[in-house]
Amino acid sequence: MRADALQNRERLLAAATTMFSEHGLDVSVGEIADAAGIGRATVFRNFPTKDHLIAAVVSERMSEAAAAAGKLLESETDDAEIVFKLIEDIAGRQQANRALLEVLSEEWFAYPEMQAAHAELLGAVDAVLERGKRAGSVRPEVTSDDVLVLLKGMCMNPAIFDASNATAGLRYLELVRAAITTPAFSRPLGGVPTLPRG
Amino acid sequence: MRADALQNRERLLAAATTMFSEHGLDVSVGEIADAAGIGRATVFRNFPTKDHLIAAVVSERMSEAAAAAGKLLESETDDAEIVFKLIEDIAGRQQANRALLEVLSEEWFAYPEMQAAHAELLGAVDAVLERGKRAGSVRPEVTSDDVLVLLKGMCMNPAIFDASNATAGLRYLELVRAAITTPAFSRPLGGVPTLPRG
DNA sequence: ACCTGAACACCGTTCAAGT
DNA sequence: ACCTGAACACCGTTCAAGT
Repeated sequence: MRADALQNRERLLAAATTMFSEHGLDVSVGEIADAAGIGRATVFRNFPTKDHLIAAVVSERMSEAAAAAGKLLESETDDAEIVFKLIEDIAGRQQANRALLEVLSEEWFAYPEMQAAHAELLGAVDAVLERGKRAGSVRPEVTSDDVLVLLKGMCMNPAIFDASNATAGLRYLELVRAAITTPAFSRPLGGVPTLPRG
Repeated sequence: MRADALQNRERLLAAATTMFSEHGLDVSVGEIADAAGIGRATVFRNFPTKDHLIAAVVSERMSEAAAAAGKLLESETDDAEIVFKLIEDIAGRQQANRALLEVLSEEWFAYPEMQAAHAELLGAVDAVLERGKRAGSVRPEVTSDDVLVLLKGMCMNPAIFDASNATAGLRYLELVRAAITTPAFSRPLGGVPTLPRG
């Protein structure tokens, strides 16, 4: 691979990363190319389709989330609270990177990187859930699927949850917590709901 | 208004209703026009933008959901269970009409019909919640916002919840139930999570 | 008055022409 | 080898030309 070609590829990946984080997956290929300082067609020389570019970029961010969950496991966090720390962490990543959970749907499992990163994340979440279950704070039936599906619900509603509306995000996390907590560890819902009223 | 124009408008609304229910909001104006048997430009003679057409069609469906909630209130349903009946009803409507909850986001509140229908639905859900709270099955802090936001999370993930995947939908409803139920009325999560595994 | 094919500015994607 | 402007088929939207 030629040196200039490699540099173009790196610029493209960097630009795509920031554009997707800030604006979600809807940013156009043209805008990404402009931000990278390369021609539109060069994007398609590196990735056969826009979706392949998305898979390459977002699967990286998903792996990072999985790694963070792994580190959390090695930290000295209280077993009963560790799941909720993880949920906060993933939610925070979603706030910093709008595309992170947007990508949790069937269509993306066709991409190997995405499937791998997703499996990593599911595995890490399961390990954390296990600790919570042993501590008695998490319902034994809860799976990592449940947690990720609930978190995805959050990211899909920009009115409810975006970086500028932290309180609504907190409320949603309270609902997620309530959904997966055992009655013994149940507590009142904090935060305030913020859907605009009629 | 001329008779043929009125007929065109009705055909357009009927076609848009079925197309949006079956395929969500992404169906193109061209496809709707073809299904209605009218020219593409005629759509824009009746509605200034595609979004105005969406608002007209989907706000109707949302009002129907609100009306159904009203009828549920007048039925002899057990107070402790009525909220969960309502959630099932709305989820069923979402399965029959993919566009119903897709439209629950800030951008749509600019449309008066949408805002009105949304207020109707919130009001009806609140009334049902009130019954559940008095019966002790629903946490006192839960609002209609919470319920609709959680239900929207379901509709945004076609892999988790579509008409062909009823079991995944059931599981999600169990999570919603767990999120809003009081510890006293808590029960184990039923159903099986179905996110594809790595 | 109302209808609509053709045209416009966008999108993702392809390709011929450049170095 | 690699890059890229121009072109293509789509989209939502507009408009001039038709009845």
